[in-house]
Amino acid sequence: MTVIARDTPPSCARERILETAFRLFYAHGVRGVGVDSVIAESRVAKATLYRHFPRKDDLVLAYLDKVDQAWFGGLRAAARAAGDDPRAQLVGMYDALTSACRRDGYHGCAFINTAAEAAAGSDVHARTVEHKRVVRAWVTDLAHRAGARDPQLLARQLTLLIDGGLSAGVLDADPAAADAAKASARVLIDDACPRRS
Amino acid sequence: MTVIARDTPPSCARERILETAFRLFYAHGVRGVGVDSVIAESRVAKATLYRHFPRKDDLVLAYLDKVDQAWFGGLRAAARAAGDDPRAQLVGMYDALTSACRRDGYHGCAFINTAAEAAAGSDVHARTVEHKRVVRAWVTDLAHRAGARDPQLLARQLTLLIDGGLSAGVLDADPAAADAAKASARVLIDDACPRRS
DNA sequence: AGGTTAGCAGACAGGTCTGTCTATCTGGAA
DNA sequence: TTCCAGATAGACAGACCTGTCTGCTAACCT
Repeated sequence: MTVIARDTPPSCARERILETAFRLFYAHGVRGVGVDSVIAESRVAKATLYRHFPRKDDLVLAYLDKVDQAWFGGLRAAARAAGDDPRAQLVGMYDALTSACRRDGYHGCAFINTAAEAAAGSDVHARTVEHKRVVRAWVTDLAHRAGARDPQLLARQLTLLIDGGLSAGVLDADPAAADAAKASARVLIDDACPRRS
Repeated sequence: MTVIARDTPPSCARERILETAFRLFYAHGVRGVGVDSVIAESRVAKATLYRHFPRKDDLVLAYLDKVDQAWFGGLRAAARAAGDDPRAQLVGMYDALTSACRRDGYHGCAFINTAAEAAAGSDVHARTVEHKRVVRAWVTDLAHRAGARDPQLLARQLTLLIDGGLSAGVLDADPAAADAAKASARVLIDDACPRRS
């Protein structure tokens, strides 16, 4: 699924382009950033950019892949850090939200923001749907292992809280939103998982 | 706060422009719709549009005001329809989310979508923050009347669920998200309001 | 040595966008 | 009638955006 094949060494220029695109796209939106800006800031020739990413859309998709790795990775790391108990992990994953809020330049969910700008049937849209599906499947599995009566429903509820916390971040990086999400998660998980005496 | 003064009758051209802008902006994003498209579809002269809305940004703000009226109005109507009990009203307001999901061309929260495209310190951003603040204040009041131990927290949690449900709508208008939000709300409200008797 | 690949620099075409401006028409008020 | 506000149609400037193309340089492999 990676964009670069395993045997080709990661091009230095390509990395520079992607890193710059990540920063600019997230800060100003994919439509608000021209290819020229990416070229200028990554100190790269136009032809080089278009060799690696034949259309701007390809660059946007690569950006989303990078976001997926970072965000989903952070989510799993936060869950893992909460210990071995699946219930604790479900609560712990909200720490990823809290630390995202605290990060400088935090501006909400890159996927949602990008999807809001993209056309309905576009590749960007599909990639975002896929990302959300994968995350929810992972949460569903956790919910199942946590002994939830209805893991699908609980996962839907918990991811809803994550998305809500992320959207709030588009407006202001208020950690109160992340705290409220975590508190909600605790209540929902307690309600959804039968107590073990 | 209204853009038109009370004594001037609503111009027919102005209404047509605003209605068209509402439709196009919501469907394709404010950046994805040029002033020319609005002009063509509302059958209006360019000079007329620029007389009513000197900058495109003014049109966007008027659009947001229209969205605010429609959405917040729907939220209050749904709450009112649930009866007189504040607790029932808090749950009932999620019916507005469900019916929004069902509406054709549903595409998530217009405010969040627009804010995702706007610059951080812009008027659009400020208007969105204000909108969310007003909605949360209204929910806080309801939570207070419902006897919540911590109305601020409960309101934050409930609006988080609304925002989450709305963001999910950017991707697919799945009513399961709205149902999950409503179910979560019930649990959270039960947990936050001390039982009477 | 020759060929391939990757990169840099920047011109250029063709399109779109915002916002201004001119010229004309219409209907109502003074 | 005269005047003026509001509307129409559309040209236009200036900026920006995507994507292509030409020339040139350097590394590396056979």
